[in-house]
Amino acid sequence: MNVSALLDIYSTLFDHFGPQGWWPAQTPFEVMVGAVLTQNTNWSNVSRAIDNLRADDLLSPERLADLPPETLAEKIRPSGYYNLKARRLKNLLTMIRREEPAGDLDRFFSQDTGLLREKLLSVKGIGQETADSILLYAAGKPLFVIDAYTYRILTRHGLISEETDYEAMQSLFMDSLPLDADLFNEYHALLVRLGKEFCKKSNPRCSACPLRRFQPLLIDTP
DNA sequence: GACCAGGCACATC
DNA sequence: GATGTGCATGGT
Repeated sequence: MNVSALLDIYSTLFDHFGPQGWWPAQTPFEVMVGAVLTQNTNWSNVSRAIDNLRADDLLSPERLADLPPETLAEKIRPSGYYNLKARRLKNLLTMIRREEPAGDLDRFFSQDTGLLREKLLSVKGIGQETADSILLYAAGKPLFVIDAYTYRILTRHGLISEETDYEAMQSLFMDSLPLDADLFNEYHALLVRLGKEFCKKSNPRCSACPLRRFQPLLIDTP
C-alpha cells in the first residue's frame, strides 16, 4: 500500500459516489451524541433516537447532563443498547462538564489534539473509533477514522492482513496522505457508503463494486 | 426467524 | 495476551 494506491481508491470512490456531506448532524454536540449512539448500530435507528432528543430540545451538553439517566435511556431507546449508551453519554457529559463547566465545546476542542484524544479515551464507553469520529467530525481535527467497513473493505481486497489492528490501519492512511480533515472526512464517509452498498458482511456485491479492479481476492458468492 | 448494523468493556482461560 | 460474551433496537 502506498500513497498513490490510497489516492487512487479515493478518486475512484469520489467519482462513483460524489461528496457524502458527512457527518449527518446539525451541530458538533449532535455529532458527539451520534458517535456514541451509532456504536454497532444502524444509522436509521440512531436517527430516530436523535429525533427524540431534538423534539424535546435536549441536544445541548447542559440539558442532556441535567436529564435523569432513566429518562435519557427511554429517549434513545430506538438506537439499541439504550441503558448502556445512556450511561456512556452520561460519562461523556460528566467529563465535558468537568473540563468546561459552561459547556463551551469550541473551547474544549481548541486543545491539543493528542490531549483531547486522551481525554475522550479516558471516558468509559468511548473507544478509538468513537473518539476519532468526534475529533474529526465534531472538532475538525485531521484524524482518520477506522471502522468495521474500513477493515472489511481493506481485508477483502487483500490490501491488509486480517490481523491488522486499529492503530496500524489508521497509520496506513495518516502516514501517507496529507493530514487534511476535509480529505479524511470525505474518505471515511465514502468507505462507509461503499460498505453499505457493496461490502456488507453477507452477500457482498463484489462484481459491481467500484473498487473491483483493486481486488485480487474476489468474493462473489451466490 | 436468522442475520445484520458506522463498538466497547469486561470476564475468563 | 487471546478469545468470548453482554448489551437491544429495527430493517431485510
